[in-house]
Amino acid sequence: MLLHTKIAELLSSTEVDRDVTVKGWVRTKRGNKNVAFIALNDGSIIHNIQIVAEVAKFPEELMKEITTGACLCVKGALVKSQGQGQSMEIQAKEIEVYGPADAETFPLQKKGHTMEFLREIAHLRPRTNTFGAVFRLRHHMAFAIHRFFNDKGFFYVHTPIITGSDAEGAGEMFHVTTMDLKNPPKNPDGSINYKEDFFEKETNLTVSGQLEGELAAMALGLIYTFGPTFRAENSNTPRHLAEFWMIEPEMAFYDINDNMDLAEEMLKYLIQYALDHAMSDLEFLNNMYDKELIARMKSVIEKPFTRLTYTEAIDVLKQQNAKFEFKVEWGTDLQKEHENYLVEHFNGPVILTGYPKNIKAFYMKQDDDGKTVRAMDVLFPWIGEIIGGSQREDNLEKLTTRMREMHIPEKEMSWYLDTRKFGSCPHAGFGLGFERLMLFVTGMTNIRDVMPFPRTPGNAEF
RNA sequence: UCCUCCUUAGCUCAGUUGGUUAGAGCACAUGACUGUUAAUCAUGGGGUCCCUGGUUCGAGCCCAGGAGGGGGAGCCA
Repeated sequence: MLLHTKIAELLSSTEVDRDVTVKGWVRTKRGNKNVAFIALNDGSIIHNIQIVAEVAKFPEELMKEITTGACLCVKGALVKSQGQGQSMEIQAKEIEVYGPADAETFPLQKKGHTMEFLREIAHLRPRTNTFGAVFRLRHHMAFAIHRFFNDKGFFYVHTPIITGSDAEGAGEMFHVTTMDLKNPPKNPDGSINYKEDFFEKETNLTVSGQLEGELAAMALGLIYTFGPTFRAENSNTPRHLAEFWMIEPEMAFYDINDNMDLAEEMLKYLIQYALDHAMSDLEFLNNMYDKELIARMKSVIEKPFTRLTYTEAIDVLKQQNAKFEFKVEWGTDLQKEHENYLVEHFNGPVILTGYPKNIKAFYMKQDDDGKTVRAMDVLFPWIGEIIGGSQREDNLEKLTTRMREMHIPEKEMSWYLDTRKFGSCPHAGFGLGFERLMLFVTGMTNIRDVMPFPRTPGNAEF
């Protein structure tokens, strides 16, 4: 075992004048012919520790190998710094270069790079301050999600990634097959014979775990899923990925109001968790990218989210119709400009409910007026729609009628309908786009920069 | 998928009305400097001007097509 101390621990240590071993990657080196200053980072924290090396004590060849990007093991004394920029530093006694990084070809520099360039070197960008901060935050948010639900008595359910259902209705799907695409087995009528395929039927990558999540909720009570989802939409925006992670809680005996309460509580919990556990990363992102980041996060936690119905929102928006490119009218879906207006108008998150049934999914519970459904969308500052959810239709007859109206094949969904057939109950749930949450807590503006290896149309590198 | 902008050194960008040998800052290399903080100073090397075709005596610059990327919109989370 190669024992060493994490830089995060050293920087918060009060115990100086002791020998330590650190391992990490060189961010910068500067100095003169007598002394070299090496900023070393090991990923445990955004800050570097300064290594001070008296040039005469080390072979010239070794010093030459210490360049930006190289990986070092340093043994030395942790001491109070003589310089101004840091409280502590390490006086190097031994330096071993684990892996040099050729200075002429290593693409990362001391100075800033554009996000676009770093996307092209996604395999190296975790070594930057920015992506170190983003990916540490990503871990904290994932962990906080599990902690939040676990503490509330939710069970984590694993829904399938390969699905035999093509009626989830959330978007275009990626096909999963082992057939020879150049020469697939055919039926007599010329169509593809999926009986010959691996699963002996047509299969896809999931677009949502919701329907399977409902099955679990109607046995375990409170459940959540947290896993990858896939959409083969040709979406080219800073808010969409072809592969993204989604959190989908599903709760038996919750109505739409309970659903909203949970969504609001969860979002506030997660944001508070980031403030409590990742402040040094947030401070960096706040200073470098978005001066409002921390203030915006705090403002969202402080006050209740504004809740209003779709119909009420239309009334608010109609008064502003003159300034909208798309005029609002009851029955049409809200455009981005309308969502943005509402978030600005109410100066914080907005939860909209009671949408017209014709613009929402088949499984949403119909209101008694016959026109609206108990859907909810949570609109957030900075990013727009972060959550979509609903109370589910629990009446078998209403559900099947709606499915017929929307041309959803009943036969294939019989397993789903069985929940309404046998021991149906009021229940509700929602989907939180993990990367959208990440945009909010990092201040990043492009979703490709909060996913380690983003998949978008025309791009599946690494 | 639609609209729009961009593509010149490793990176970020200038590049005049179409005119001789395409520039800067940073990075990198070498040197100077007794503790630096995106160190500083000096010197140096470094180019498929995105690709293909066209117009022209002459194209980084004009035209057509294509590729890649950004922003906006739609689809949504």
